[in-house]
Amino acid sequence: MSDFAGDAEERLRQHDYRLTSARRQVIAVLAGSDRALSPYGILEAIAGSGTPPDVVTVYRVLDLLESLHLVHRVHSMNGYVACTRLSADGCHHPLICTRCGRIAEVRGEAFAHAVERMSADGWEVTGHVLELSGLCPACREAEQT
Amino acid sequence: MSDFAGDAEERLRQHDYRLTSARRQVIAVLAGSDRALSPYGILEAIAGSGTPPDVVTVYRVLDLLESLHLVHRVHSMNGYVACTRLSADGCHHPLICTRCGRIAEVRGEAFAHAVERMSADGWEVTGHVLELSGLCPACREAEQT
DNA sequence: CTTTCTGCAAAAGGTTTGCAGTTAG
DNA sequence: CTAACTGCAAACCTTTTGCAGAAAG
Repeated sequence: MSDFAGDAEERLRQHDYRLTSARRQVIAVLAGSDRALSPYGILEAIAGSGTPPDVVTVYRVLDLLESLHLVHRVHSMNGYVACTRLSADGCHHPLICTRCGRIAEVRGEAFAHAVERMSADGWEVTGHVLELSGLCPACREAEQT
Repeated sequence: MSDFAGDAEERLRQHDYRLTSARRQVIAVLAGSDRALSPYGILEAIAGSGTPPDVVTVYRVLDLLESLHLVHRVHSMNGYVACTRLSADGCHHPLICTRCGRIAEVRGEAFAHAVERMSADGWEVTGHVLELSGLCPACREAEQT
């Protein structure tokens, strides 16, 4: 159980970013949520306990947090999760409930084994996406300019 | 080198869908492209060699092809690839060039090994996304209604 | 012919940008 | 104070929906 809010605020300070109210609010929501939240979902969550910032600001805060590797973007939905809820090694392998968006972390390397473990934890794994990214031979060539 | 266009048209016929001009055009573009194409990218490609259909129609055709498992949606960008360019087993693991969108298939089960193989083929793998999906314990519970 | 499919128009979201005013440090 | 940040408004782009006309079989 790591302290995402604390970590995030410290990281912002380290990079000379200001600790504004909007940033604190977004961080607090992500720290307290066990599911991936879209920008608008974050807004709603904030609205439940105070005056929320503008959507635009939420987008900007998320971009910032992502650039600092504090949040992970879930591409198959439009959501964001606090990185502390995922493996610390930078390789994020979330398991996402297709109904409620709740997120669990897939630990370990071996894929089939990981699925078994999640099943043991009560999840029903019905699908997955594995997408690598990088540069194709042609673009690496073009790189050499 | 499989014949995507032929396979797709046959599958449409089998399911009593009509072989319209728009469907043929979209299928032809996907069959001829080695990269993931967005709906608008498909339009542009068609425009290069004829009168394109409406964007709306492209969306509808892609939905149809996806429902028949003829195309695979690339979630990390908004693109679609012909399934014949990916593994036939239904588990699609594309490797996508972050610059030009060119797609290669990641064959095999062992993840680290697959990365090595792509490297041997001249690709530079810089990142990946692995997302499982399914139902969390709470939602499985709710299922029992 | 009849049902399916398409195009057009319009709306609905999500996301981005510019700029003037506010605020953290 | 001053640079960084936010809110507002507007633009932009993607995607969806409804309906009347076109076309496949």
